[in-house]
Amino acid sequence: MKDIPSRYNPKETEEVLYSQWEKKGLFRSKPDPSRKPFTIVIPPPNVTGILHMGHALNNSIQDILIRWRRMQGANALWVPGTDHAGIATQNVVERKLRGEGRTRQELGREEFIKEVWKWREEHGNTIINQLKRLGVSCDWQRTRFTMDEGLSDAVMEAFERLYDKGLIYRGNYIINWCPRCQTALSDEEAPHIDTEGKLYYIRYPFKKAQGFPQLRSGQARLKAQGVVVATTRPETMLGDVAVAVNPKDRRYKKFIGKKLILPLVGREIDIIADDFVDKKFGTGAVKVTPAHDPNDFEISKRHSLEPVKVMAPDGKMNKNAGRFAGMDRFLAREAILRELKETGLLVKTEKHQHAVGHCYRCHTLIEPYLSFQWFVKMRPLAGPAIEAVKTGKVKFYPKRWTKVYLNWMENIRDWCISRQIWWGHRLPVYYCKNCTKQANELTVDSSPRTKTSLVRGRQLTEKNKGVMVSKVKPERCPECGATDIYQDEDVLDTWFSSWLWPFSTLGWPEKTRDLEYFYPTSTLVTAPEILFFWVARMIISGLEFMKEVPFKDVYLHGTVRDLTGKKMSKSLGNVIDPIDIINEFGSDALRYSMIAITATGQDVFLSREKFEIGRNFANKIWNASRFVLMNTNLSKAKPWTQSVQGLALADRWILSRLTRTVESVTKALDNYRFNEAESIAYDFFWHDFCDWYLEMAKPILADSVERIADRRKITELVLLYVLENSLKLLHPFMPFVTEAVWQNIEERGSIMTEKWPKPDRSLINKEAEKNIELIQSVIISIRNIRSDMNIPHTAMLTVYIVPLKKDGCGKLEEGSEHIKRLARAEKLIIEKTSKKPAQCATAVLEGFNIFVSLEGVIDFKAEKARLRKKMEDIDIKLKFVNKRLKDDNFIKKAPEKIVSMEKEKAARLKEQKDRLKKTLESL
RNA sequence: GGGCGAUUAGCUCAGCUGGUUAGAGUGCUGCCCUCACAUGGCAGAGGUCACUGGUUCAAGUCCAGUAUCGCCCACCA
Repeated sequence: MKDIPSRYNPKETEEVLYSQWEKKGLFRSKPDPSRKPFTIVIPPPNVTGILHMGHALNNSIQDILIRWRRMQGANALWVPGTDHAGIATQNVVERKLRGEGRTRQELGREEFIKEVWKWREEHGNTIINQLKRLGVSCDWQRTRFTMDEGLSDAVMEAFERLYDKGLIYRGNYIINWCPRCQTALSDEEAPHIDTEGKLYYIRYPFKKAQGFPQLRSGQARLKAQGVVVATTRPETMLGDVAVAVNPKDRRYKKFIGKKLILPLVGREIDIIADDFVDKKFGTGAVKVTPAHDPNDFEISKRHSLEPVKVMAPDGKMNKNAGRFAGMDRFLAREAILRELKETGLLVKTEKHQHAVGHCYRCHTLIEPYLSFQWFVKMRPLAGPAIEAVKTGKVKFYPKRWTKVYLNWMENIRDWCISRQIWWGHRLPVYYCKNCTKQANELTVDSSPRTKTSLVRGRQLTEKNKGVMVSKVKPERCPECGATDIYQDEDVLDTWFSSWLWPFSTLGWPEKTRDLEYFYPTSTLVTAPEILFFWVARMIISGLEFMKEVPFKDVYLHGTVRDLTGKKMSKSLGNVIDPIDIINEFGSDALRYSMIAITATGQDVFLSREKFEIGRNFANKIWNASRFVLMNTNLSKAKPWTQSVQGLALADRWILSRLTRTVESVTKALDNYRFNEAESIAYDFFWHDFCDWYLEMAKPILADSVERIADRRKITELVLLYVLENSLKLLHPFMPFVTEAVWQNIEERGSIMTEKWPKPDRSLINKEAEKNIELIQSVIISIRNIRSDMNIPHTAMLTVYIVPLKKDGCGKLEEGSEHIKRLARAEKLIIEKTSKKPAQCATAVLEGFNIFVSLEGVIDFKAEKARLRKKMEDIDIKLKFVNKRLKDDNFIKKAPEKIVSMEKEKAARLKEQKDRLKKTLESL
């Protein structure tokens, strides 16, 4: 044991221990009816991703839970895996190809997909390996990937079932279109970002033939010349099909039904009336562009107007844009504005703040775009998911997320699930070439889409001739028998596979033993960013496909930010790489620090220095353990049991404190209060165990005299007992250092499989706690004097302690050795009869006077100043208490317990004050 | 426009159901390399708990409002 280094070296230990754990199969778990399961599924990270601090926090928390429950005897299973991250991965591989001078179009779909798989073979394990460095105890043999065979089958199954129930439909709607990724996106994938834009006022002239007043000069002429509309996206005007005004708007009433000429295009459009139009915004007249704006699309349906698309999928203007065709949307905007200006039709330009959608993968400005896509009808699915949370079958921690969840669920909108990319699950939809000539003519279902009813259409079954939904390619069309069948080109939204994760990873749709035993999972730990994307949808799918919630608790931790409050992201360059931190400080340090600074659900503000907290603590654990191991004779050390007799005061105290610590750490974990659990364990270990108990134990361990052989043995047993239990408490938080120490204690198994300490209430000893507290305060006040009076540390003191009560001596007797040693007192005289020595400093404690002899060195001035200050402190408190006690209301209304407590306090303070006063006078 | 969170020591933050003297880490000051640990030990200074009002015997804690910062949601072009 002597060769244990005085520095904990995480680098040398972590990797070795981790592979040890893995080799022994300690992370593995399989159904076992005799034990209760505790199951967590990992929020699958993006397969192209690398570990960032959010992952580090997320996985630290999950690992704490899993290790803790495992120690508690649960059959703990943690299922890891990654998702295929369709768009992100495709983008990455495309970028790589571009570097090689190739494009995916050149390769073709099949070859491209091969490239992606190749890429995933090479890089897909990066994040998994990084997670391992964190020390997480996942059952790696169960690692899943959303594109695996089993999970793909689950996706197909889910699609089929929903389609058969009429919950999946397709139709022509305005969706979020990313012109860069060239795919549709769900609403969640197109977050609105406040943007400084411009509002352009454009005049649409009347059609002259209508016989409006003859043109006159000046303003009047202009006014008569047409209607001014306001728009933020002038390029879309080429696709205008009408101008809408509010039917109640007096300014425009007379124009309703009249015709305008669409500038630059020359097309005739109507002025129509629609309630949607806000009289107060802009000019009160709206250009209607059904193919490029969701509201306009709704208006157009109400007025049976044909949409005109003016943009191609790549964001360039199409042939409907006439001479602007081929121009990029933003260049077209400029060109159009230029022409409008030249013709005098651009009335004015205003600055305008508005929120516009951006692609969550590439941040490109989203184009609302009319497109034929597949949707999941969410409203019927949302009902049970709302119910499950309202009835508490699923609980959120912290609670406030419940409201956010319900609010979203209650206003849920249909989910666009088709993506025009190649990497992902191809839709299990097949078409009969023969029959779909009709299918292509499917008309838009015109169910109303208002603020309260956002269902985007009804079943189109009766119109879906020649459309076959099937896991495998049908041989012939059931309608016409033709064999010319082709599959839909689109793939599904990645979240359409992720939302099945809690059960697809356990074998669904097969009825596996795993599924039966481990589902529903216990706790989901995740970041609020994906509450809607993932959490909410998992609840929906769990209830739909399993008829049971996917998890009982959802713990939402904060977002990791840098010190300025910004989200950590690569593009901002404010990233702290967890792997760097692990290399520099160790995994335990990373984990401990992350949790320490993360209050329940609060965002985390990170800086490098914060990891020193964990590093220092790991080192403290290491060294305290080192001390214990160097000073205990292991071969004789049997585990401490209650039967051990002759415990000294300090022993009784530390065992009592340990018991309380076990209780409160467990309770904190039960309530997902991780930082609290950690700090309780930290305080106990560092401040009770190291600062006091170890110090009290030192003389016993150092003294080899025969007479204390028994004491020594007992001390060793207690030391080991407390150390072992502390290590167990700390293990979920700092798995490596605790394991490293554990294995140094003796030839033994892993701490991972040890039992979580159970609090033994019979060890709680209030008397010992009180007594040690008293001894601590005696020691502290002597140290205080030493420091205040500038007494060198090497000087040994003579201390008189004078109890004011009869039994006072007894209280201190057991602790006198501690006082001597920890206050560095050579002579300690505890006598009721002692008189105050001539030259001394005084401390006043509850029930005791303490005199520190300073023969020859007493500085009366300093001593007086010191005592005065103490007295002032007491005086302030006393005044406050007395004021309270004089308050009739307080005496009458406050609980008796509180009142008597206050009274005692007042008496105590008064007594101390008097004693101080006397001492001061005597100086 | 709606919702949520934050505001406590120089800095970063805890403080759950109101009740002894409001805590920690870090930084600062002084003293110590004392035989586990200087990634350490001992002692100390530092707070009108954002502001205003209210409820209460009692408010950092509960309620209302104000201010500042931040986040999320939302089809006003």
